[in-house]
Amino acid sequence: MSDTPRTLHFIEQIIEADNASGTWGVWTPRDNAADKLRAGKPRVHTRFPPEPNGYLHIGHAKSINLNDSLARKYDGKFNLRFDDTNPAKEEQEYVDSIIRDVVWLGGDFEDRILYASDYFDQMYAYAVELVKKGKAYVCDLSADDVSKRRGTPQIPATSPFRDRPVEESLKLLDEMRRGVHPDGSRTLRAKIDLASPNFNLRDPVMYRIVHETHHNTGDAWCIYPMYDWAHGLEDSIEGITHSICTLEFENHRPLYDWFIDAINEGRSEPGNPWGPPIHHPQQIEFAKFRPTHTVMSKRNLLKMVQAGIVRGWDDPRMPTISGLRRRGYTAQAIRKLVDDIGVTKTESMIDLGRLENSVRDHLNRIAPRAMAVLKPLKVVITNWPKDSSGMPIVEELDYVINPEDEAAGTRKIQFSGEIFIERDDFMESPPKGYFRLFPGNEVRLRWAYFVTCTGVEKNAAGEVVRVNCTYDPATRGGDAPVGPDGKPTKKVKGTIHWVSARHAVDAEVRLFDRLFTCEVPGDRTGNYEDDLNKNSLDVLKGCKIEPHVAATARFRVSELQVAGHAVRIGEGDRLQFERLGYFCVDPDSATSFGGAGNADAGLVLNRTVTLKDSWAKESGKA
RNA sequence: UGGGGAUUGGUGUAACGGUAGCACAACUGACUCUGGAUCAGUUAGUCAAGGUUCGAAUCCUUGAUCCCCAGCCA
Repeated sequence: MSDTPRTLHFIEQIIEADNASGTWGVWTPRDNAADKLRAGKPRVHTRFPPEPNGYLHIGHAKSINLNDSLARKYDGKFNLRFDDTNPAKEEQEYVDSIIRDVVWLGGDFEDRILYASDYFDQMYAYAVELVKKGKAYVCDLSADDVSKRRGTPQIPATSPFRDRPVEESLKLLDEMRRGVHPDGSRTLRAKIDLASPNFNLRDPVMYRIVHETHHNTGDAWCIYPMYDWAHGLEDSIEGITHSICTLEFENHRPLYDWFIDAINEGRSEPGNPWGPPIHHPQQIEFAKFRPTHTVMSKRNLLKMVQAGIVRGWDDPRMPTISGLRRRGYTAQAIRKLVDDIGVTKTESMIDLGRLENSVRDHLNRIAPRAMAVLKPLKVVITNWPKDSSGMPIVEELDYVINPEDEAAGTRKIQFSGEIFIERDDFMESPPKGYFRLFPGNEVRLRWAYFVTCTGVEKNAAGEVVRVNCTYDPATRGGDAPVGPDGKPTKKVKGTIHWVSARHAVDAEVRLFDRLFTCEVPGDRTGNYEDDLNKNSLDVLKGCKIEPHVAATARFRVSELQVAGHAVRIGEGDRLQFERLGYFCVDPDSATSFGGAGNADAGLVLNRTVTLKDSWAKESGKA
C-alpha cells in the first residue's frame, strides 16, 4: 500500500531468504488463471485465521494488511480461515461480519474462505496416530485437578494417567468421540514434558469434550481440538508457508513445531504405516499495536456492547472495522495507517490522533465539498435586492467541488438575502486574533460575497438571534474587486461558510469524541469504566445543510458474491463540510436516503473527523 | 521466583561494526476564497554502566524497565 519504497521489514527479509534458498518450493500450474501466473515462482502462502467470536478491530487490520500484502508482493496466496475450534464462543453472525470486513479492507483471498472445522476428521486421524506412537494419552483428571497439578516453574506437573496403555487410550478416545463421556470428564493430552519451564509443554490438552452444536459442523462432533493442536495442522493442510501470528504466541512455537514433528516421526521411513511426512510451516511472531483512548480486546468490546455503553459492534466510536466504516473511515486510510506503523517485535502505542490524521489525509483528496451549518445563526443582508413581489431574489453561484481535485469541477449553489452561519463564526465582542464576523467587520461568505456586520438583534434573554449585514455587489463569487493596477482593492482575513435560509434542509448530525478520557483506560484503577468519556456522543438536530447534499448523499449497500457467500457491505457517502470536517451518511437515515430508519429520521450524518483547527487550539490556550 | 520476548527524538520506524536517517506530531515562516490543504525551515533520540575495537545503536558482560506464559480460550 505504501507509495514510497522502504527497507524490508523482518518478515519480508525472512521470506526473501526463503525464496532465495528455495525453502518452500515453487507454485505449480493448476486449473485457474491466477495459479498459471504464479507457476514456477517461489511459494509464499499466508493466511488470516480469526476465531469467529467477535467483530474484527483495527488491530486485526494490521494482520490482514500484513498477510494480504505479503501474498500480493510475492505473487503468493492469502487464505481467510476461520479458526473455529470452540463452538461455545462462536457464531455465524461473527463469521459473516468477518468476511464482510476482510472483503471491505481489500483482502484478496480469491475463493478461499476456509474453516478449521472442515479438517476435524484429518485432525482426529493424526491424534489417533500420536496415541499409537505413544505420544498422547487420555487423561481422566478434571480441569480443576489438572490446574492443581500444574506445578510451578520449579515443581513439575503430574498426571496419574500418563502411562496408560496405548490400547486403553485408543478405546477411551473413541468413546469420547462417540459421546460416551460427559463434558469435562476426560481430555486427550500430548505426552511432552511435565517439568518444562514453558508451561505450554507440560502435557497440553489436545481434545476436550464439549457437547455443543457447532456453527459449521453441527452435532457431528462432541470433542473439539485445542488451539495448539489444531493450528499447525490447519496451516499444514493448507500448505501455508509463513504462519504469522502475534507475540503472545511465541511461547507456543515449540508446541507448534512439536506436534508436526511428532506426526512426522517415522514418516520418512519407506513402508511406514502413516504415509509421507506432512508440510511443516514456519511460525513467525510480530507485535500488535495499541491505539490510545480505547479498549481493544474482544472481551472488553463485547462487554461494552452488552452493557449498552455503545449501540453495537458497529457504533461509530468503536475501534472495530465495522465501527470505523460506519464512522466514515475509508479502507485505504486504515491500510495506510497500519502500513505506516510497520512490522516489528516491539509493542507500540499509537496515538488515536494518528488514525484521525490518516482519514483526514485520504478524505481531503477524495471528498466533495459542501456547506452545512451545525449551530445556526440567522443573518439578514439588508441591502440585498428584492423582486417585484418583494421577495429577496435568488442567485446561482459557482461552487468548486474539490479544490484538491480539479477534475471534480464545479456545481451551482443558491444564494439569497437570508442565510444561516455558524454561531461560532459571530462574536459581539471578539478576542484578539478573531477574524470572523463581528460588528463593523467584513468577511467573505465562501464562494459568495463579502459582507459587513452592521448590527444585531437580541431576544429577551440577551442572546443574539439575528445578525444584520450589508453585502458588496462588487465581490460576487467571493472574489475581491480588482483595481486598475490589477491588484485587489480590499482584502478580508476571514472566510466563513453559510447556507441559504430559504433553501436549507434540516438534518441530524452526530458528533463523536473518544470513548475514554485517558490514553490507557483502566490504567489507574484497573477498571476501564472509570475512564469512560460521558460525552463521547453529541447529537445535533436541526442542522442546516445545502439542498444539494440532501438531494445526492446516500447510504449505499453493495451486494457481492464472494467465494459463494452473499456479502452485503453498507457505506455512507462521504463529504467535507467546509471548515467543519468530514461527514458521512449514517444507516439510521430514512429509507429515502438509503438508510434503514423511518421517514421521520430524515438525513442522519456522522462526523468522521474534524478539520485541523489551529484557531481552536490557539484560543483554547489563551 | 522459572521460561519466552522487547528497549533508537513526543510517537512510530530505519541504520544488520563505518556520517544516527525517514515519517507523523510540535513549532517558525511563506502562500491561500476552508484558521483546511500545500511549500520551506526548526526543535528533538541510541535504557544504564563497564568491556572488545582504529571505530559500537549494532559485538561481549552486568544491571534496569516493560510485555507474554501456570484455560479443558484463541
